[in-house]
Amino acid sequence: MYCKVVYDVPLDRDFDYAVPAELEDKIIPGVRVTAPFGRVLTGGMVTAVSEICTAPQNVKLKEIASVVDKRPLFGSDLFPLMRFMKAHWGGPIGQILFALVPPQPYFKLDTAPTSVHIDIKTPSYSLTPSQENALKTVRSFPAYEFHPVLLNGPAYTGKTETVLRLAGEVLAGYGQALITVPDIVAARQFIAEAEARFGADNVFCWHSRMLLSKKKKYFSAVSNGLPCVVISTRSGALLPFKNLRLAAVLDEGDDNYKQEENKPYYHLRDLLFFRAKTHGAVLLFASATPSAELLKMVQEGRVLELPFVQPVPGHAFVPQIKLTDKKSEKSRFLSDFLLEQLAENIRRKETSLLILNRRGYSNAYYCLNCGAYAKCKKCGAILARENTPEHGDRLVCKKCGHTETLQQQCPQCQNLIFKSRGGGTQKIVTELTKFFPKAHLLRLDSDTLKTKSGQGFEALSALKSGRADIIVGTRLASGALRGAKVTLAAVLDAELELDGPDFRASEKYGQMLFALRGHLSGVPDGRLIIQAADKDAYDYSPLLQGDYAAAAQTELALRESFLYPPFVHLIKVLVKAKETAVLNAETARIKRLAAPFVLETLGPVWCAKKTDVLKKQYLLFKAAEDRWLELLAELDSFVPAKKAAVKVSADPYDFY
DNA sequence: AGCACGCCGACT
DNA sequence: GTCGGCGTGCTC
Repeated sequence: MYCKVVYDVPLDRDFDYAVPAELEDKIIPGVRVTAPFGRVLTGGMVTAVSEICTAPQNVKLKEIASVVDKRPLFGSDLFPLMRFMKAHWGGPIGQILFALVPPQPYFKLDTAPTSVHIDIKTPSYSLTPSQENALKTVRSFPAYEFHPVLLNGPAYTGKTETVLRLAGEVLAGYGQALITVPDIVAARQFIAEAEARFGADNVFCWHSRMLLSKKKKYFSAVSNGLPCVVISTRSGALLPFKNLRLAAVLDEGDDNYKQEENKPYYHLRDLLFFRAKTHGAVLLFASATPSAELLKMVQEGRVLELPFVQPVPGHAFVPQIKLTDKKSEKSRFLSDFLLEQLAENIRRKETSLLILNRRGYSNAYYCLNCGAYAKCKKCGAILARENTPEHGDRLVCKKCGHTETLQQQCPQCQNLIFKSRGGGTQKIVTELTKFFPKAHLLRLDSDTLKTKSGQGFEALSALKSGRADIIVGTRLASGALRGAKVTLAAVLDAELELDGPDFRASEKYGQMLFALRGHLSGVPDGRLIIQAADKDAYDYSPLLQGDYAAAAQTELALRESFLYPPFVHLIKVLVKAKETAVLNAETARIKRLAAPFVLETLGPVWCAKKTDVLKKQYLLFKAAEDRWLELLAELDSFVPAKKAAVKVSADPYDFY
């Protein structure tokens, strides 16, 4: 008897082994084994079993050393899921498989499921017609049928409560429910709510920074088909569900749902479509700001939209929204209007949230007289000041690579004196301290959240308790607003991001503004101040009317006319090499390879400084629905020349 | 990814 | 004389 084994290494292939007679009945596809591989004994997984040997004649077969599992850890959907992920996002099969199954051989399953006590505490308050309608609709679906649904409506319309009730019904029927949130911060906040309702024993919290002991426990329980509600980040979608009845995605439009940093790459939305379909489960998306991709599916009738219109009692306020610029007598960073409002909020002992865009601020070069930023004469993007030994002090356009000298004339006021502006939140905090020396200021960004003792966590709890005067944060703060007591939110120059290379920038900017608007509608006298250097960079009228559908419609129309997703598929190829000649040759070779499949090729675009040791450039391919999987397969199996490396990302969210 | 083999620089 | 740098090649 022979079998094929895959390892947790970036090799996109399996290896043939002979099976010793005493192990023959234990070798099943999906079971982990140990076997000699190269010069070591390693853990791998059996992917196929056969009576005849299919290995090439010139290799001498080795034998399987031992079998780790009595039965496969994952269900029968393991290999179809692996093939789906391979087809849609590429990558070596070993890395995909071992993202679904723990590679540690000592990771064993609990055999007997422990007894379950299910006691669900549902809040007794009355539901809105939207909530009643959604519950009625989902309950009417026959069991084991796949139904994708979008719960679409602003904050405080009771979408999450609806999801929780439906999850409760799944749990009461001894099924498994998955609820995903965009990040670990949201997961930790949401878990308490879920545990109070479903009982701590029935709620599993799953994310990348879990303790291994917890991971083992939850993985085993899910694999054994225990009834549960899993609260997780995107990685929870890879769990070995046995009886998945409901998968729900909270804040669907959030771009954290794309995994692009380490392999395997995937997007939660597309992955859950596949998983819910194979399990015959209900797939719920809940969002105030759904993505263009999902809204297109709604328009095509592939996803049922259930609108959430009535606010839950006590949260029907209409926030004031005001656009200002930063021309100020007192401060270069903050407008007079914003300063007044902040002072007013401190007087009222209410919490204000300032959100700024770090990228837009870092190294920008601005007019000392009116505050306008120096812009690229070729493409209009904000120029960044860069001081290198080779080229000295100069301005560089990060979008098109054009460079200019420091001698600039202000396009607005013709002033000739400029100043460069340093990095984000810290600078603003310093500036605020000048104006409000006695105020309690907190920073909330990825830096301050890195350590447990950092002030980011204090800021997070202050959002809820209102025990801070001003919280200065990056965009991630706008995602932590559930239940926040903030009455004033201000966005500083975030529209500068719209000049970047990311075609989703306007969608993201809109989603952030609508999220702030939505959360301010939960408090009386909520105010949203948008301090924009360029008021024409974005159409604010849908925001003023609170009409996300209108903003999304504009976005979709733009995507269609400029041929961007969801109207085409994008594949980004990053090419790296030390020598420019090698780099250019490889880039050209890939471009030629892709040509038959693509509608349009963008680039090559330099994405590192040309003076860096490692040269990098990327190509962006646009392919139609019927050809893109072929193109991805082609690029996925592409073998780069010596001294060159490529990184292929299908459906990219990152453009640097 | 690991791991080993292999061929050139500053040191006990 | 050799320790060790990391480029290249292989894993049934």
